[in-house]
Amino acid sequence: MSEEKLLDERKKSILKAVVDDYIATAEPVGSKALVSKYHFNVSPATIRNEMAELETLGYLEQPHTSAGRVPSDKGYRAYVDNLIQVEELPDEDADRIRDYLQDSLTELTGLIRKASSVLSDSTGYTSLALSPHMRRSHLQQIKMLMIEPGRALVVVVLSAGVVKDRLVRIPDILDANQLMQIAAAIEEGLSGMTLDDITMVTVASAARNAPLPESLLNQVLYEAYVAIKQADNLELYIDGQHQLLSYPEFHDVGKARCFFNTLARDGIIAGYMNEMKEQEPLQGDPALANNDHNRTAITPFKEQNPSYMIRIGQEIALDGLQDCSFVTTTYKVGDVIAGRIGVIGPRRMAYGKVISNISFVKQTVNEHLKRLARGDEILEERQK
Amino acid sequence: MSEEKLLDERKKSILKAVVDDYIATAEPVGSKALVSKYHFNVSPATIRNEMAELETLGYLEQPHTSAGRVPSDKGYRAYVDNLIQVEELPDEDADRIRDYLQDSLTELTGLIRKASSVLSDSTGYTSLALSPHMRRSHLQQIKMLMIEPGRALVVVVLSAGVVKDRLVRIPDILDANQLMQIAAAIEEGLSGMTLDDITMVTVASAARNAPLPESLLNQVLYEAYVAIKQADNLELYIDGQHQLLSYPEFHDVGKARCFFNTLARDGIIAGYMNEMKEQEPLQGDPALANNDHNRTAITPFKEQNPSYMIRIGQEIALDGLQDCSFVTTTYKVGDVIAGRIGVIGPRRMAYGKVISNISFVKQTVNEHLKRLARGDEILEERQK
DNA sequence: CTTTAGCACTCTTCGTGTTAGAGTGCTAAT
DNA sequence: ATTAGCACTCTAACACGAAGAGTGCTAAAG
Repeated sequence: MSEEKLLDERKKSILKAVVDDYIATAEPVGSKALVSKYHFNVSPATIRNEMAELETLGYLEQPHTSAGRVPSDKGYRAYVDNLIQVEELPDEDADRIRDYLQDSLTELTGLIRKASSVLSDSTGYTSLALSPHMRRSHLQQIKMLMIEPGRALVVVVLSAGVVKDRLVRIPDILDANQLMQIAAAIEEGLSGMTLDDITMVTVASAARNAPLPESLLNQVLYEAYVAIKQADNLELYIDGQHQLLSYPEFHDVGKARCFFNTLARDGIIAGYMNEMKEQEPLQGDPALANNDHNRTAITPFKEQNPSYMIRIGQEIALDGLQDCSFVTTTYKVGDVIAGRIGVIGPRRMAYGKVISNISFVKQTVNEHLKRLARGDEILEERQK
Repeated sequence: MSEEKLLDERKKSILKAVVDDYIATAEPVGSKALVSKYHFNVSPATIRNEMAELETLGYLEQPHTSAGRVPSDKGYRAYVDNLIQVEELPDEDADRIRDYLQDSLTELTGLIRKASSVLSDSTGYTSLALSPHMRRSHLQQIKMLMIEPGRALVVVVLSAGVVKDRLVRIPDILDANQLMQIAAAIEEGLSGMTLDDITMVTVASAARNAPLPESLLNQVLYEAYVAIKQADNLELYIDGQHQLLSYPEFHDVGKARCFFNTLARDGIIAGYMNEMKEQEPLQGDPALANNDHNRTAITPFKEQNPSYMIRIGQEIALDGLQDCSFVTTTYKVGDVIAGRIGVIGPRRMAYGKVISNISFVKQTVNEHLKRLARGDEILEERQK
C-alpha cells in the first residue's frame, strides 16, 4: 500500500489522461483509446503495463477484469492536488456571472443566494452556500420599531454592514417611545461587543436603568437577546439539485434518492460545511511531488490555492454522499473569513471548470462584501 | 366518448376499488384481485365485464392487453369528485402539525415555509406554498431606518399585520432625521391605500413638501416605492422534492429529471398557482351524479369543499408535470384569500390523506393569520 | 336478461444461453 | 525498455422459451 515511490512523468501524464477522459466520458478508459486520443508515442501494451502499475499503486481501479480503468479516490486526489491545470474563466462566463450578481449589492443574503444559484447554473452541478457566521462581528446598532401594540421589529446592525431583523411579540402596553428607549439603552451598553460575548446577562445589565417594571422589561430584553443571537444563524442555500440527474452516476434512482435525502437534511450539511473551517486541509501525496526534472513543471494547484477545500468520495464524512465530490472555498465579509460556498457533484467532476467558476464567484462576492464593509469604515471614522 | 349514461352503484364501487387499489399498490389491478380483496359478491367474470364497460366509458385504461386496469385521468377525476371519502386527520397527526406550526406565530413567511415543510413531511409528497399576494392590502406604516451613511432599511407595514422590509441605498449626505421625515410624509400621504393603487406618482406627490432638493429626494422616493411594491412579490416555497423518488412512477430517471427541471423554474410554477385563483373549478362528470337511490349516498367531496382545487394529469398545463396530480387550496390573511398551498405527487396519489392533511394545515394557518389580523383591528380602533 | 364457468389467447417477465466486442495480462521477440 | 501477438475474461445485447397473470369470448346456468 505505502512504499510510495515517485511517479515518473509518464505515469503522471497517463494518470492525468485517464482522469480527464473519464471525466469527459464516464466510461472506463482503455489503453487503446488513451494512445489514440492523447497521442502518446508508445504502444497500447506499454500503456497497459503502466496502468497496471498505477493500479497496484492505488491510483486506478478496474470495475472488472477486462474493462478499462477508472480513477480511485486516491487517483482523483492526486489529480486535483498535482496534475490539474486550472484555466481562467472565459470572459463571457465571467461577464455573465458578474452581471447576474450586480444588482444585489445591498443585501447580504440575497447576494449569497444568487451566488449559489449562478454557481450551479454555470457549473452544471449542485451548489451549496453557507451564510456567513457572525459571532466575531460587533454589534453596531439595535433598534426596535413598533409595528402595532404587542408586536415590534427588532433590527440588528452588525459591523461590516450586515443587517438582520426579526419580528417579535412584546407586552401590549408598551408604547413606541418606551421601546425606543430600551433599544437605545441596549445599544449604548452593548455596541462594539462581539455577538459571542453578548449574553442574556450583558443584555439585562445594559438596560438596567430603563424606566420600566422588571416583568415587562424582561420579555423585551429576552426578545432583543434572541434577535441578536439569531443574527448568527447559519443558513444553507442549495441550488440546482436537479442538475445531477443528468449524470449517468445518478441514473440509478437508489443513488439519486440517497443523495437527495441527505441534501434534504440541511442542518447536517450546514454543520459539516461549517466545521470544515477548522480542519487541516488533507495533505497531498508525496509520490506526486515535483521531482525536479528540467521538465516544465506546472506549479500544482494545491499549493497555489490553499483556501480551496476539496473532498473526494470517501473523504466526505456524510452518509449518502460517498460517491460525490465536494469543492468549496470561503468568502469574506469585510476582512474576516465568514462563509463557505461550493459545489457538489459526481466524483467524476470537471474539477478544472468548477474551480475556475467557484474562484470567480468567490472573488466577485468578496468584492461586493468589501464594498459593504467600506461604508462601514466610513461610519466608524465619523463616530470618532 | 360522450353519450354519458349514469353509472350504476356497482360500477361506481368497482371504479372506487380500482382506484383505491392502484393508489395502494401501483400495480394494474385485475378482476380476481378485486373480488378477493374487496369482497364483491360476484365472480371475476362479472367484474371483468363491468371493467370492460368502464374502459369504453373512459374511466379505466389498460397498459396492454392482458394486464389489469389502471385509472385514467377521467377515472381519477370521478374518484376525487364523487367517490372519495375524506376521513378526518388522526389526532396524533393533527397534534404534530399544530405543534410544529406553533412557534412561528409572529412572522408570516416563516409560517408559510413551515406549513409547506410540514405538509410535505406528513403527506410524503412534494409540497408547494405560495406567499400571499398583497395587492389588495392597505399600507399602514412606512418607516426608514438609517443603517449607515448611504444605506437605509425601509420597513413596510401592511394591513393584517404583515411586515416586509428591504435594504436600500440612499444618498450619502442624508441624515437619519431627514430620512424619518420623508418616511413620515409618505406614510401620511399613502396610508390606507392599497398596494395596487400606489404608484410612483402617488408616492412622489405624498412627499412633495419634504424639505429636500428634488434630485436627492427622488432617489429615496424611488427606493421607497420599490420597497412598497416588492411587499407584493410572490415567493414560492417548495419542500420535499426528494420524497417523490420513492414512488415507482419516478424510478425512470427521465421522468424524475423532467419533474425536477420543471419545479426548478419556480417562477413558472408560482405564476401557474397564482392564476388558479381566477379559474373556474373544472366541472364534474354528470354521469357520476348521485342517482337518487335510497342507498346511503355519501355527499360528494367536491360539493362540500369548493375551495379545493385538484388538477389531474393532463389537466395540468405545465410541461413536465403531466404525470402528476396537484392538490391545492387557499389560505387567508385576515379575511381575504391571499395565498395558495398544496401538494404535488404522482397521479396515483393518496388523495384522501392529502386532502385531510392540507385541510388541517390550511385551517391552522388561517387561525394563526387571523390572530395577526386581530391585533391589527385593535390598532385601527385606537387610531379612531 | 344477468351471471358465471371454461378456455383460448395475449402480453409481460424472467431466466438461460449464445455471441460479439472490448480490454486485459502474459510471453516472447525486438 | 518496448511491443506484437495471443489467449483469456467479462460484459452487454439479443434471442428464445416457459411461466404467469389477466383478458375476452362463448355457451351454459340462474
